[in-house]
Amino acid sequence: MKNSKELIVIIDGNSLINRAYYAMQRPMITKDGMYTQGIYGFLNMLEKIKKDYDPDYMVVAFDVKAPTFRHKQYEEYKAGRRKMPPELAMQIPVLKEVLDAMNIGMIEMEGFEADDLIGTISKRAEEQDKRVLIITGDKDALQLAGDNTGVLITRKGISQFDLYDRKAFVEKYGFEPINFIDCKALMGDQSDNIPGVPGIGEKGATKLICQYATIEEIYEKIDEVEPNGTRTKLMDNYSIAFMSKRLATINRNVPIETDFEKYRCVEADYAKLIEIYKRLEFNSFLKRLDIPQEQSKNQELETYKVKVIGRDISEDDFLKEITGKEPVGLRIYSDHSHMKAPELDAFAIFAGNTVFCGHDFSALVKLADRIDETKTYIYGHGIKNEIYDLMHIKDMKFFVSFDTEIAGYVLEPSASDHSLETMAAEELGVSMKQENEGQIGMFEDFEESIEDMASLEFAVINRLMEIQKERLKAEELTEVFEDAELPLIEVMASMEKVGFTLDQSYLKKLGDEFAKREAELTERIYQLAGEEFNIKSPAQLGPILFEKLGLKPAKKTKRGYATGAEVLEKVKDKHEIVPLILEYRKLTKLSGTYVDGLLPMVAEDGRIHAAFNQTVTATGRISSSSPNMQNIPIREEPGRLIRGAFVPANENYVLVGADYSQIELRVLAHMSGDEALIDSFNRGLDIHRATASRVMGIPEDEITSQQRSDAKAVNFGVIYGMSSFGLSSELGITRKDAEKYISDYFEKHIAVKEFMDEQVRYCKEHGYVKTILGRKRHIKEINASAYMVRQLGERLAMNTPIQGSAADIIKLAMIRVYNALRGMKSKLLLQVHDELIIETSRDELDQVKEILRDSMENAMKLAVKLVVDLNTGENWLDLK
DNA sequence: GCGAGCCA
DNA sequence: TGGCTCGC
Repeated sequence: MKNSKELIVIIDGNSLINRAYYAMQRPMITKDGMYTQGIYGFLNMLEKIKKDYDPDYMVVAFDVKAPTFRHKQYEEYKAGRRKMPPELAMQIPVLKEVLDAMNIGMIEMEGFEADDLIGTISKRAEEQDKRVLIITGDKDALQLAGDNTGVLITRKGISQFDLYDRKAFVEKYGFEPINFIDCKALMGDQSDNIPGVPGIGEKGATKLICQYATIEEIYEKIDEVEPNGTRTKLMDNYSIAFMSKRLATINRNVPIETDFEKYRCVEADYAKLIEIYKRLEFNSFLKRLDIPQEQSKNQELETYKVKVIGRDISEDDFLKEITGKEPVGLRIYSDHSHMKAPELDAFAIFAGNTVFCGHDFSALVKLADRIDETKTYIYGHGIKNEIYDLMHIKDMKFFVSFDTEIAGYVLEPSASDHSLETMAAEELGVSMKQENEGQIGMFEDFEESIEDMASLEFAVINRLMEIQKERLKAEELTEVFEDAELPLIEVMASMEKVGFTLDQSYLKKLGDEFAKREAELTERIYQLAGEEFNIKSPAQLGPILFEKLGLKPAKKTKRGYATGAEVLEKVKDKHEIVPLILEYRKLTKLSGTYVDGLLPMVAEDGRIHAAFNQTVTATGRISSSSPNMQNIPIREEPGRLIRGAFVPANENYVLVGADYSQIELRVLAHMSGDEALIDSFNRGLDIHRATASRVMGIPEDEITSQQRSDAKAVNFGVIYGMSSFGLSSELGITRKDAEKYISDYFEKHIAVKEFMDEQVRYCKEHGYVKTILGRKRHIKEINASAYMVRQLGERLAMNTPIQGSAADIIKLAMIRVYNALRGMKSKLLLQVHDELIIETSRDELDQVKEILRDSMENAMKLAVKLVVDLNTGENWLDLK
C-alpha cells in the first residue's frame, strides 16, 4: 500500500515501556545492577515499527509526574492503579537517553498526559495532511482513529498487536471511534478508575452507543431508552456519566508547537548509542547496528591497494615482497574443519600497505615455506585458525606478533564476544556488515568479495592493533599477553591438529552396556510407577513421584516440582524408585553426551580434534568444545570407563599424564604468604588433613575421614569462591555451622583472611583484580547495590586471583612443554586445567617425563614448591 | 565459582 | 530457553 502522504509515528512512551517490562518474564539486569528489560522490549518494538512502517517522523510522548487536569476534576482519577515499580521507573530516564542518542523526538508537558499530547499531535498532523500511526498499549487512544490515523494497540506483551484505523474500528465496534469516549463514559474503566454508569457493562454500553452515538443524544432521548432498568440506571447517574466522559476524553488542543520538522527521522548518533548499549549490555543490538557510511568511521579507516596474486602480481614477486622484517597480517579463508583436512578457499596477506590476495592452494604452500624460512612474524584476528590450517600444510614454528582477538580478551576477559565485527563496532564505531556476508564464493564476484573483505578486515585489524597495543601497555598487560597468551596460540592450534585417538569399538561396546542397563532401569521404573512415562521429563516425573507415589516435594519450580539430583538425593531412602531414577539420569547423560555425542566427532583420521578456546573464560582458563574434553567423567565408576576409549595412536605410544598437585591451594599459600599453609606444603603434608587438624585443634593422626572431607570442602570453597550457603549444602550442615566453619578456618589462617579482604578492597577501589602474571578481570558486581550481586562480586574478587594465577602457571608450563617436545614424536594432546596429557612415543618416555616434570615444576617460582604427579598408561583411564 | 552440552 | 550434569 503505497501512499504519497508522509507518515508520523507517535508512541506512548510510558505505556509501551510498561508493556515491555511486564511482557518479559525474566528480569534483565546488568552486572552493575541496572534493570533493563523495559528498555530492551521497547527498543525491540521500535525496531520493528521502523522496519514495518518506515516512518518519516517519529515522536515519543511521556507522562509527567505532576497531576493533570483530570486529577483536578476527579481526585480518584487513576487511583488504585498499581504504582510503577522502582525497577521500571529507573529505566525511563535511560530510555530517554537512548531515544536522544537515536535522535528521536520526545515530548512531555506538565498537566497533560501522554494521551493528550498524542491526540494533539495527531490532530495537527492530520491538518497538515499527514498519515498518523499511534503506538500504545492503552485502548483509550482508539478514540483517535481516523481515515488517516491508525492506532496500534499492543496485545499479549508486545510482540502481537491490533491495528485500527477508522474503518477497522467501525467494523469491530459498530460505531465511530470518537464515540469510544461515550462508550467508556457508560461502562467505565477500572484501570483509570473512571466510574461509568453502575450496572452498565461493555455489552450494554456498546449497544446504546451503536444506537445513539453519544451520551448527549442518549439523555436527549432518554424516554425512548429500553429496557426500563437501563433507563433508570442512566437517569440516576447523569452527572457520573458526563464526568466520566470528560475524564475519558483526550484533549486534542494542548498548546504545543506544531512544527514537526524536529521529529523528522534522521540517523542516530552512533557514538552515543554504542556507549549506552555497551553500558546496558545490549550486545544483540550492538551487533545489529547498521552504521551509515557518513557516520561510520570507515572513512577514517585506510583503504589499501589490493593485488591479486597471479593477476596483478606474480607469485614470485609476491613472495619477495613479503620477505621483510615487518610482521605481516594473515587471513586464511577456509572452513578450518576439524573432521577432515581443512578446505582452503583463499588467503590474504597484509604487507607494505598492500593487501595480497591468493586463491591458489600451491601459493599457500609456498607462503608457508616462506614464512617458515624467513621466520616472518604474523598477526591477525583469531590467528589460531590460520596456524591450524598451515599446520596441515607444513610442520613449522610460528612467530606471532599480535592477535587482536587475544588482545581483546586480555583487555576484557569477561566480554561475551571478541569477534572482529563486535570489536570493530565497539572500539572503532565501524560496521563490518558486508553485502555478501556469509555468501563468499557462492554468489556475485568471488574475487571481488574476498578482496573487499580482506581489505576491510585488515583496515579494522590494523586500527584495532594500534589502539590495543597502547592499552595493553598502559594497563600493564603486556607480560601476560606476550609471555603467556601469544605463545600459547600455536600450542592450542597444535592440540587441535594432533587430536586424540578414540577406540570406537570399545566405546560402542560400552554404549551397548549402558543401553542394556538403561533398559533394565526403565522397565523397573515403569513397574514401580505403575505406568509408562517419560522419565527424562521433569513435567511427567514430578507428578508421579510427588502425587502418585506420595513422596514429599521438597521444592517447586515455576512449572511443577523440582526433580533435580539435590532434591531426589534427599528422598532417596523413601522409595525404591528414586535411586533408580538417579542412576537412569546419569546413564542417559553418559550415553547421550559421551557415547552418542562423541562417536560422530571422530574425524577421518580416527581421532577427535576438539576445539580449544583461549578467549572464553573470565578467569583466564582455557575451555574446550566440540567435544568438551575437559569434562569427560572421572569421579564415578560407569562414567570414568569412557576414558578407556581414549588411547594412543598405536602400540608404539603410551599416554603420560602430568597433574599439578593442589595448584590452587599452593597459589593461595604463595599469594597470601600464609605461614601455616606454606609450612604444610613444604613438609609435604596431606593438605586437607593438615587443614582439618589446624582448624579443629586435633592432632593429624586423629582426624577422621569425615573431618578430612569437611576440610576438603572448605578448601574447595576457598578455591571456587563458594558462599556459606554453598558450603552448607555441600556439607549438609546449617548455614550457621558453615559460617562458623569458615570463621574458624580464617582464625587459623589469618594471612589468607587478610589476602581475601585485600582482594575485595582492591577490587572496590580499582574495579578489577589481578593474577600473578598481571592478568586482570573487571568485576562490576563489586559495587552493585543489590546485596546478593555484591556478595557474588566479592567472591569473584577473592577467587579469580587464585584460579587465574593457576591458569597463568599452567599456560606457561604448556608453552615450555610444547617447545621442549618440538621435533619429537611425542605430542601434547590435552590440558585439563591442572593436568597435561601427552601421547608419548615409548622410546621417548623417560625424556618426556623429564620434560614434563621440569617444565611444569619450574614454570614459575613460588613460595611453595610446585609438585607434579606423573602417570603412564595404555589409555586415559589408566592415568590415575 | 566457571564452562560445555544434551534434552524437552 | 532452562534444567540438569559433567569437569576443574
